[in-house]
Amino acid sequence: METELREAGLRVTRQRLAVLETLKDRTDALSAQDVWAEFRQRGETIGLSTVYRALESLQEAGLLDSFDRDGEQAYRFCSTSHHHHLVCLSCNEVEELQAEIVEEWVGRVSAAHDFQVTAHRADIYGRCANCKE
Amino acid sequence: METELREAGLRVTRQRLAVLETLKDRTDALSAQDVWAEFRQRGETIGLSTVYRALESLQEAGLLDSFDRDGEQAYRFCSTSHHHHLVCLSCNEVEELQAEIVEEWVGRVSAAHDFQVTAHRADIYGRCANCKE
DNA sequence: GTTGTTGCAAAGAATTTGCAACATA
DNA sequence: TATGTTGCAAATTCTTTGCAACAAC
Repeated sequence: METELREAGLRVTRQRLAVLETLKDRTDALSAQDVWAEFRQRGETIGLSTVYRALESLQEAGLLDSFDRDGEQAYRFCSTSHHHHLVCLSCNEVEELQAEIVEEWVGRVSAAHDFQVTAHRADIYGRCANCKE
Repeated sequence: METELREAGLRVTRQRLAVLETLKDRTDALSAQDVWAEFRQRGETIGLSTVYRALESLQEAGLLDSFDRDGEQAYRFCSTSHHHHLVCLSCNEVEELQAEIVEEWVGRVSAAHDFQVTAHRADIYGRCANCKE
């Protein structure tokens, strides 16, 4: 955990570690406000803006994925390898997906359109096995 | 244009038509603020909140696609059939893509994970042929 | 010791809401 | 006429910023 921070050129601070620790064990995505609420609840005191800054830097470092959730940004701990997502809109669980097919598609499209690809996303939304009644 | 509104159960108002008209002829995505600025520039007077409400209702009606652009929502006129996007981050042009492969992938994933799919997105971002130097 | 980080309060920006006037059907 | 829609201003909500105190290296 600390190693990853150092490799990303980020200092190892109590606050960043706390944010990472909070997200590390869960599979659902949390917003900055969510994370901050968790801290308050536990009695940990961390500034809200610090949470915003931590999430941003951790995402840039590739340790977190981010999702748009109706006007706010939500974050989830993620693996370093490229992947796509299966997102449950009910419980916010996010499962990572590997998809060679999608990569091939992206390659084909970019070539056909003379397009310089900098990123792509392929996410599936709905209700997970637990949430669909 | 008016027919589509009626079919969606929306009243045909000067404001909604103006919003549609503005987006209809362009291939880039505009935010509510952008659309409103266009109106001001042309001397058309429409309330900003009306623009927000119009864009939302038109999107729900399936006439517009929406994209997240760094904290704000951007909209683009779109075809009724399902499609994906090739988005230029430089000029905001959005090209629609058909991709049977992606549909197959979604079907396979949902089956394998016992997941009830309600939506999916597959978008490619980068610089279009015109914008890459 | 340097320099990146934090925390707070204030500022910013996008978006939503209440409600009376109004337009559409 | 009945009901959806508009416009305005105020209120919300998420997020960012300035800056002095502080912690990491």
